[in-house]
Amino acid sequence: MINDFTHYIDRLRSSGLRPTKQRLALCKVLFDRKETFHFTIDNLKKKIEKSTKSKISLATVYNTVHAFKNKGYLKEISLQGNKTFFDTNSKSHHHFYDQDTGDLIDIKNEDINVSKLPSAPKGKKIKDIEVTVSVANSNHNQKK
Amino acid sequence: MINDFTHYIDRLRSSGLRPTKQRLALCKVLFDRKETFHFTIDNLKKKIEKSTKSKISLATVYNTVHAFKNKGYLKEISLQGNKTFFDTNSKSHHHFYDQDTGDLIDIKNEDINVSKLPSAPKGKKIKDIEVTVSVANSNHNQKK
DNA sequence: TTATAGTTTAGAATCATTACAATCTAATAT
DNA sequence: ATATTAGATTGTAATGATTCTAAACTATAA
Repeated sequence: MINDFTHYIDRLRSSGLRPTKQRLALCKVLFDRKETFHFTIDNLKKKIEKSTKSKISLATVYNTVHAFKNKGYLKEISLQGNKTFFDTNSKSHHHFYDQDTGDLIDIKNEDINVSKLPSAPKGKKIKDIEVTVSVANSNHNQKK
Repeated sequence: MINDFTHYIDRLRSSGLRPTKQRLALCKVLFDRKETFHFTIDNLKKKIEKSTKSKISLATVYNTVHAFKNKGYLKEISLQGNKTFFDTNSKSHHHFYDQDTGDLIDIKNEDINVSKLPSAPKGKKIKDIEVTVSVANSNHNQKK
């Protein structure tokens, strides 16, 4: 092994997750990068298999992504449509959503300001605020 | 027939949709109400069948809801998870999302103010801005 | 080194949605 | 009115994403 996984091993252990080779492969693909990364499950599965040159079970990808999400290392993104997206940027932030291509682009929290929020329903606390800015080509026709 | 459907018949015709009894049943359930209405497909199917005391094909509900959406009478809501929600309020507006119950509550457009928007990617125009405010019981634990 | 609790896995099961082909019906022309 | 036809409805099959399951495997602790 050339790569230094000790950092990920420690992080996994301290989250109560055993550092298996599958989880380390996920970590490498997901967190070993400068830019924030948006992905779907099968999208990620392909990347892992290319990176490790071996197969990984679809169920393991689901299990691991959900485990990482529950530990706060990934964020699930709210989007129309039937495909679930995740984001390696787990901090509260916002997105451009390109209606033509389906692409997502992060908007930093400080680049958007939400003012005049109504107060939460009684007994409830505000947990998160997410802004989705849908964009499209100027000539794009929204109605099918 | 007791009900006066002429209004819906005209609206459907002027949208290029034939006023069938199934579509009129949808109209009655969806638009004959004061409050804005959030629903899923199978949710709506049950309501229609209760209201008409007869069966409607699941495919028809899908077809009709999508037709209404494409004509701008319904809005599809962006939410986490695999179930698609629709809203009879097709104007641009926002939502509280109750993480405990899955309930949606409309927030009027004028009750939220988004300032300091970043400009859209080159060649793109902003089509819509949607804010989702997730709320939960104060004692609610977000991690599973 | 062994025991065990946690993990991975393939495949089955489930659930939402779309596709399809046959039947039916509203609108149109005769 | 009637026949024609383009559009709509329907049940069912197909697809796709996700979850479940039970057996095999493995990291960890004793």
